[in-house]
Amino acid sequence: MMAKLQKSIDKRNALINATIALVNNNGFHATPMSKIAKMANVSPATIYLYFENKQDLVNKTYIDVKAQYTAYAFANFDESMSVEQGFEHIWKRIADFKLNESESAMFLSQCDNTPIIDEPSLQEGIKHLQPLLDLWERGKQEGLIKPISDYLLYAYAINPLSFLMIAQKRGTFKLDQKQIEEAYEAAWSSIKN
Amino acid sequence: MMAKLQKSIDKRNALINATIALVNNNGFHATPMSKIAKMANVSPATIYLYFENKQDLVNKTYIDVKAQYTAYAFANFDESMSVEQGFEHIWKRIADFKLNESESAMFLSQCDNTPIIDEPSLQEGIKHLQPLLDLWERGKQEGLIKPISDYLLYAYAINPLSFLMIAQKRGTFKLDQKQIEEAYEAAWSSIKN
DNA sequence: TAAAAGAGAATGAACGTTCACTTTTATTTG
DNA sequence: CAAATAAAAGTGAACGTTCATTCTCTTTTA
Repeated sequence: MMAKLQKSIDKRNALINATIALVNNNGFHATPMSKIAKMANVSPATIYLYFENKQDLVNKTYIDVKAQYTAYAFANFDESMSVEQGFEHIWKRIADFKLNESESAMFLSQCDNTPIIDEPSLQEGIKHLQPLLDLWERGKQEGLIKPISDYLLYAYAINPLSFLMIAQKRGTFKLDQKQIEEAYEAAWSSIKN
Repeated sequence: MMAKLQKSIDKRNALINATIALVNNNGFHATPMSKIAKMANVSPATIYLYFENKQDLVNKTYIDVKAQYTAYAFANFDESMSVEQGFEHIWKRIADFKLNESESAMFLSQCDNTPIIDEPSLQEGIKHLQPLLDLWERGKQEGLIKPISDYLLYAYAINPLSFLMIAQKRGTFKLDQKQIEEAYEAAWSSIKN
């Protein structure tokens, strides 16, 4: 029982990783199930033991990766931190994620800018962001953060990292430690009161 | 001769507009040539009189839309404006474009976040941004703008508008005049010295 | 030895592109 | 200026391929 379940989880992970890699390179609809199966070292038919169909596979992949992303972002974050400390901590964790787990990050940005993920799965993915919204709420109450919508805060503080990561991935721009510090400065400038 | 040419341009535009609408709703690979033809009121075979193949159609659409975007962004911009005036002018034109021409803007953001456009066409699309880069160079020399990379400036000043436009399009967020002013404030805060 | 997991081959639908033909436009000629 | 004809633009149907999914059979696990 233990061994069998373990084996299944490995195959599931292999399928999800293959999906991420192939969708990043070719896009969702240009990625055939047969290639996903080949990269994961299983038969095409086996995919259907783990997922209902191709749409379900990409939905579940999205939710998995989003959960991985937010877990990474909020690791070691502590409600007792000051607003400024907490923001810097989370921001830099997110920057780390986008650079170290760039395959996952690329996959998310593709999903968030195209119609490949269905609405319920997109909703599911949003839920995990609550700690950041709570922090901003506290920052607004303490007068440290501009009293504007969370969408605006996200757009200026967090989202630009996706743009930078894609430029980096395409080789048109190199993100080193100095650039990260400058980007953090820009992020904080844009939202602080 | 005159009438014939005119007719051709109309058909070409109809094809490009159909491509934008359908790719926005379904993604590139889930948009069959037959549907593009139907929406443009032509036969599928007619597409191949105007474009080499499907890839060429989407590349040309991208370049067309990008040119439209930058023409809109720099309309009425004048080199004699001050850095701050010039930036505000361009920024607000871009905001207008994203809101008024949201179909075009959505199409661009899908193209910039997926592998559907080939590299030469992406390069072609970048060229038109020079006036903004020149303005920033001047701003840096005058000490008004942070001395950081143009990619960082773009990421924090311009790119967030795409995120906001998508949220607005998905109905999760409403951009009114007040939000635009707040967004502009955030944009300027993030890049000014 | 029963059940679950997995495999490869088969199936049927959908798609990009081409083909053979028709209609429209432009040019030539009496 | 017509009538005749060449050229261009446009079309619907067909072709060959690809793909998601399923079917039947084999292997592994309990």
